[in-house]
Amino acid sequence: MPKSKERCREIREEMRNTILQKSLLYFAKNGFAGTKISDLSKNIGIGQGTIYIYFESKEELYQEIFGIADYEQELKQLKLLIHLPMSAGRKLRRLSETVMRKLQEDEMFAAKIALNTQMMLEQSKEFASGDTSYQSELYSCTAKIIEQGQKEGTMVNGSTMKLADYYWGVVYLYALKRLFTTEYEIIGVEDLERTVLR
Amino acid sequence: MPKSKERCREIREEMRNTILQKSLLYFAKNGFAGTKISDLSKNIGIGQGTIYIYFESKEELYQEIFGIADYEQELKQLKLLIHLPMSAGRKLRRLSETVMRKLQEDEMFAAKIALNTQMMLEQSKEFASGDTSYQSELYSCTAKIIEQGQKEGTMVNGSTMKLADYYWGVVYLYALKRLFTTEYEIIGVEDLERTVLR
Amino acid sequence: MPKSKERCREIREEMRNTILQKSLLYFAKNGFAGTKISDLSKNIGIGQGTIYIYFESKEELYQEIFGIADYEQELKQLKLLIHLPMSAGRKLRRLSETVMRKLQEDEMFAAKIALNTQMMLEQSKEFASGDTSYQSELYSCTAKIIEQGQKEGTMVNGSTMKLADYYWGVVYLYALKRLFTTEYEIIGVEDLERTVLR
Amino acid sequence: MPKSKERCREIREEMRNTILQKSLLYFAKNGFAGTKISDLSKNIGIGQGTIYIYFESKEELYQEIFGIADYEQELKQLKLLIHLPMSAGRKLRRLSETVMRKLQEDEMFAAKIALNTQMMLEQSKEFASGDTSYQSELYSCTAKIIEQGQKEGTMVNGSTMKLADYYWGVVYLYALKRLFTTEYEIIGVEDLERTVLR
DNA sequence: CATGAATGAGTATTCATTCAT
DNA sequence: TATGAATGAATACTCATTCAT
Repeated sequence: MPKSKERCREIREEMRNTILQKSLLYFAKNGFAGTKISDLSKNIGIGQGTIYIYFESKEELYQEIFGIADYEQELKQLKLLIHLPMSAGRKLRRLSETVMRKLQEDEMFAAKIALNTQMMLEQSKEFASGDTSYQSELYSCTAKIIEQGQKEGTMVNGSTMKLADYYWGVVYLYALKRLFTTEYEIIGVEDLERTVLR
Repeated sequence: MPKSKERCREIREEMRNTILQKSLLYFAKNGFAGTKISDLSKNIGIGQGTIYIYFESKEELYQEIFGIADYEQELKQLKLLIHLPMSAGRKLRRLSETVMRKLQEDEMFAAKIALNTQMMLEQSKEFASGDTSYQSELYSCTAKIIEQGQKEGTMVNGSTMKLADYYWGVVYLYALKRLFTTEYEIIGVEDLERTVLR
Repeated sequence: MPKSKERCREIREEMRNTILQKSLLYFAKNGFAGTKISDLSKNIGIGQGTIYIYFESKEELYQEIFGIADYEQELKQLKLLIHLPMSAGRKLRRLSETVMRKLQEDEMFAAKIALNTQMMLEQSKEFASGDTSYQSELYSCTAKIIEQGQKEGTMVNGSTMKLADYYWGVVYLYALKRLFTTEYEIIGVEDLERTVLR
Repeated sequence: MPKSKERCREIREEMRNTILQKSLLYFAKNGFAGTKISDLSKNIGIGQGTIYIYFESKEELYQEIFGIADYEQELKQLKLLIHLPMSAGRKLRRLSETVMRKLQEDEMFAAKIALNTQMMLEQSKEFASGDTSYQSELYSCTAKIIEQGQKEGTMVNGSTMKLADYYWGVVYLYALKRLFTTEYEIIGVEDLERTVLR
């Protein structure tokens, strides 16, 4: 029965993904220590034991979350954007529009941003430097746009990485607001862009 | 012996304050759930039981921290600043310089900012609105400067509260970096000011 | 699966009862302060955590015990006995025989008596009076028999409640002996009856 | 300075006695496990540390209490009583009157009775038999009176020790009532005597 | 000596993980 | 597989004991 076997794997994959998705959101909102497996499983709508069928431990689940909390899509688009024959200002506008739209439409995106940035903050304490995560690639791509903008005279001078970090820091800020507050005034694309624009 | 009795109360007050100060930092760095009383007391350099002489529970200690994590000093200066005969731009510069300097010099200030903002985020989830904390006064004072700046044409249009929130959001961002990372490129005063400047 | 769900509830109810029964005995022998959850759970033969699945706290468990430590059966029989066309002396004999037999046969009965009487003693300190517990009903029923006995001239004069209290006080005394001593000479039915008989 | 040295020892002895007396009452009311040194010292009106100047530990203090909770006086009188040329009935009356009067007048006497009886109950669990305490002497003296009463035909037959134990058990019962309840109807001398009288 | 704040071993309670159903 | 009751190691909290004042 190759059909049923595949279907089985499919169902397993589906459950595993549901757990990951919901956990991403839950961990982003409550933090690692603040998340109880009992609460999490209730939130997902499954039994506590079920989590342990798919993941070794709470720790492993948390780590695995970063596997799905990547920015592949975003990165692909950003990499494409970089090489388009376009002013840095227009590139930044495109990026900012996409990011702000996603932030509002997709809670999961906000959670990804929140979790990754938090992780980056905490890690940078332990390991003085050297994260090879998606996050940093996002940053370096953004830095490239800023570099172009500096040459074009539309963006402020200074370390491009520092500015990229600032830009995404603000995105993190509003990711948090998205996750934690029900009613809030989100800043506009122009506000975000001022982090780097002259 | 009125001397010794007073001295006793003095020592008690001192210990209570030491615990509060050190806990402020510890909670800011590790979060409520991530803080173990055993670790905290070791960090403070006292026995576990000592904490329970001064505070009913971990929860109460956490709440009491917000009592000392006020912005009285900052608020007083800010209120003075508002009424000085000076352009909004110069007022903002003064504020930003003070804030960025404190952020670098005083880890406790960073912790205060981090803890209060976190608390504000979490609370705003439960109660749709209505915090009358120092935090919000800080915001409204800043909003007044922005309002002046808008009239003078030096600051961007839009909800002044939203912009003040943005400004202090960025401060929160670098408070986090100060707390969590050892080596980091902090933004300059000009970078911070761009959140609201035209 | 209505069968399994019901069975589940059944098992839960069973465990809850096991804990209550065994705790009744343990608390009666060791007192509240003298009972450690670790020892109690070991004595029951379950993990410490299990107790907290069924009860909020040690305190609540203790309170709940009084829910099962009632005298429903005893009361029913006693109430029946009161209205039988029979001399007070014979009623007392029947009651005393039942009580003394249970005391020897059923350790749980001894524990119930011990715990309830202890509780009554301690409570009467706080609240000047007014317990509407089973205990007091047991007393008032006994008082009725004594009243009849006084009219028939076979029982001593005096406050019937005081005499009933004396009678059950002696029962409490031998409940304690039953619980605490391995070898002891228990008094006979006639000895018990002399508390109220002429 | 022999005078001041003696005075010093006197004061020490006085404090030691105060602690013992008050502790006797406190332990009788709250039990060993239910007594906190902090509460006890507050009750006595001294600092916690002071207790440890006079006693090695809580355990030792508890043991020492039994040193003052003797029945020397009572025993002396009882031994005198035994050999008086008097009917067992009158001897019992004298004993009962003394005991009931003390019970009402002297809370400390009630506490002694309560503590000693409790101790006896608990001990008899561990050591199958063989207490050489004052308590047992009190019992055996009472048993002698009962023996005389049996010969005189005024007291019920049966093991004299069992009857003596019954008699003092009832005394224990009302010692408890004395300690724990504010308002209670105490039994009379005749009620107490019926434990052994025909 | 007397005190009561400080300590840490001991006890209550929670929660990640296991396992029988 | 999925479940949630059971477990015990980890964590919060208490209290007998110590010790600087």
